Amino acid sequence: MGHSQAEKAKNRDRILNKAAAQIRDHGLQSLSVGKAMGAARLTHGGFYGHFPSRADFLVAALKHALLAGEAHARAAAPEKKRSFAQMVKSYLSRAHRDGRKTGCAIAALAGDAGRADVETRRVMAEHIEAFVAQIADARGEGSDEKAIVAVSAMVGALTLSRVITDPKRADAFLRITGEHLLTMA
Amino acid sequence: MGHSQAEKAKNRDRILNKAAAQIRDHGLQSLSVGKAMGAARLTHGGFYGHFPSRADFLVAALKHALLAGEAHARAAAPEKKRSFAQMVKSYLSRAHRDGRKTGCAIAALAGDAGRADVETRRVMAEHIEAFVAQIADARGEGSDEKAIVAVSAMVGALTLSRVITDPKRADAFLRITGEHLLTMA
DNA sequence: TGTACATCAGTGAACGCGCGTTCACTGATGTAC
DNA sequence: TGTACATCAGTGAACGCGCGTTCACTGATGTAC
Repeated sequence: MGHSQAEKAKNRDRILNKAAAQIRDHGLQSLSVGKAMGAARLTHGGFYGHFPSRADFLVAALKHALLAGEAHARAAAPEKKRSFAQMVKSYLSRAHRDGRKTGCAIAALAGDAGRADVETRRVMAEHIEAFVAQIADARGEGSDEKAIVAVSAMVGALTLSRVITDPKRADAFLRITGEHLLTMA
Repeated sequence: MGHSQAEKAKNRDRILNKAAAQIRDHGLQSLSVGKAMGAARLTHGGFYGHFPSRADFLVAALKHALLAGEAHARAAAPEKKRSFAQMVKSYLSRAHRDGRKTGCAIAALAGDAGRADVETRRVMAEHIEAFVAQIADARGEGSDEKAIVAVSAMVGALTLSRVITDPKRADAFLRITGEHLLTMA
């Protein structure tokens, strides 16, 4: 087993990838030091060579999840510039709803972040603004007001669709909200 | 100190009230047996006289929080029947955003519920449907499609507003989403 | 280029702590007569 | 109505467990000469 600096960087990345999936799937507070290290095929003792504390690790994992979620969205439609309609459709898709582990970290973790410390909130707030700006850009408007409405509705509909146990009804929340956003003036 | 049956019912109610505030303020999983009993001025040992396990307690606390959130909303405007505009305005108010402990449990806990077991999801799903029905009723429409969009947007905007650290920007999410819903065809 | 040594990534045992749950007990409550 | 006793709500000690964190150690890495 190698212990080079390059290996350490790879290990850190593997830890963060697993941690980002973990928090999107089971919540910010579900992240535990031992399990995260185990998921990256390491022992818990080495953790503090990578992160000063669990709290710092949480913030790093959240950043990683937010970036991964954005990258995943881009990969879903690799055109240079996606249209508003494309964005809405892929965001409010069944695949996105059922793929929490790899999906948008804002939808997965906004509730958790809202009750977290200021640093955590600030990290997510920056990505919310980036998401709004991206939507506003796709809509080609000077104002981002419609983008704010769209982002609120998308995050809300996806979050609620994940709660609703009746599959048809859960799908309906996605479809109806999507249709409304596409006819939005 | 009395130990009558009436006292037991009061104690159970006090435990659930404190627990409902706790989960809305700090998340479903933040609920601990010892602290919940302490908050109700009891010792932890008596817990199992009220609930068979922490998991059952969690579901009971969630039900309590959902009902309390609805009651709180009704109390905010005690007219017999509130208009759609009144509902949107009070839901997307600063007071509601900053009063997580007493506010809507759907907004506070939908993220948590989305990753919980089926029973928990079903409990919240019923209240989501009740909320949608209430909005549809206030709008006086045969279809609940607009109500679904409104509920998604309200839950999303409130959740995001609680994350955003810049107070003016956080207010803007509430105001802009509210204005859009009021002009919704 | 080769050797000697300091560095440091990862290991695994150990720690103190809070948690959910159990249980023997206490003493007031409520009921049978 | 009053007494005797069973019931049972709440107490507090105890349990096993998983957690975050620390630390002495190992052995490969990387550097000084």
